[in-house]
Amino acid sequence: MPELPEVETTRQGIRPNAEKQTIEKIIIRNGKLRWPVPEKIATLLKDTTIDNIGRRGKYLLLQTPKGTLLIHLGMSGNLRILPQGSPVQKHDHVDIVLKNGFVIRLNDPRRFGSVLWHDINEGGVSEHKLLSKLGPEPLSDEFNSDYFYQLSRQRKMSIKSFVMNSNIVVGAGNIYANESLFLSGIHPEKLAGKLTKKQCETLVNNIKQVLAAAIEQGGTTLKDFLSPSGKPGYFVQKLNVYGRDGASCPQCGATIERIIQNQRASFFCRKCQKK
DNA sequence: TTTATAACCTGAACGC
DNA sequence: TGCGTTCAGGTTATAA
Repeated sequence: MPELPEVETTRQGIRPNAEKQTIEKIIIRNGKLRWPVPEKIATLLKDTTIDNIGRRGKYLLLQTPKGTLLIHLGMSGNLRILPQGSPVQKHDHVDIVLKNGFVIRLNDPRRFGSVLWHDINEGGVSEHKLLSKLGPEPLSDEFNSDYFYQLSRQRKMSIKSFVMNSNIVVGAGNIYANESLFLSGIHPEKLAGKLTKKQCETLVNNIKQVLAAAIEQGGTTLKDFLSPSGKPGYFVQKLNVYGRDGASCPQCGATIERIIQNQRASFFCRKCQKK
């Protein structure tokens, strides 16, 4: 479900009721997520205050004086802020109960998500194994055409895989990778190392624009994405190619095609996007 | 070192 | 209705 805009929407949604609030208790109903949820957080974080709710890539970071709780929503996760006592539903795996009467609730049917702990004694959270190798944030100045061009040289993987590689840049998931490539007129199977400087510039700009626009719209609603307030995102109405195989290209009218790359669906217009 | 593949798990949608 | 198949928004560990 969540790509970066959805994670950012989630962050913004839970902040008003969760930041600067004190944890009353943590309930782990099913700790068998992608990695086991460390049971010690229940005792460790009792009576601790959430100083800040940040984000790095698709990881939500709940910072406390004792360390940071890393939450990843995987493919099907969703984090909502609810009044305490809200009925527990299927796949509600973890509750962070706050003293202000709200609860941060993690629901994740496929359990590809994760809840991990980085202790303050282990240094800054950016040193965490899962964060240390991540590429720059897509909307930062650090992610620019020079950086992208240099890293892509000699690379033989497809540009689609390259864009989706979180070591290159975080946050460009399947939907937004497809959309950015379409807007840039670049075929998803083109080899990363074959892009010209100009194409890198166009692509970088489009990745930034697509993600910024999606955040603005509150994320993409596919199936069941809801922001923490329960509102759906509206970006799906703006998709040009994703999920539109068989339909006509909004630019030229040719038929949108669907192929599988790295076990993920790619959508493109053969006429508008060149190898 | 780089790239490709398998794996984690559930549920919705579809065809028969 | 029911059963089997296919597909899904992510990312890591391991193999090649």
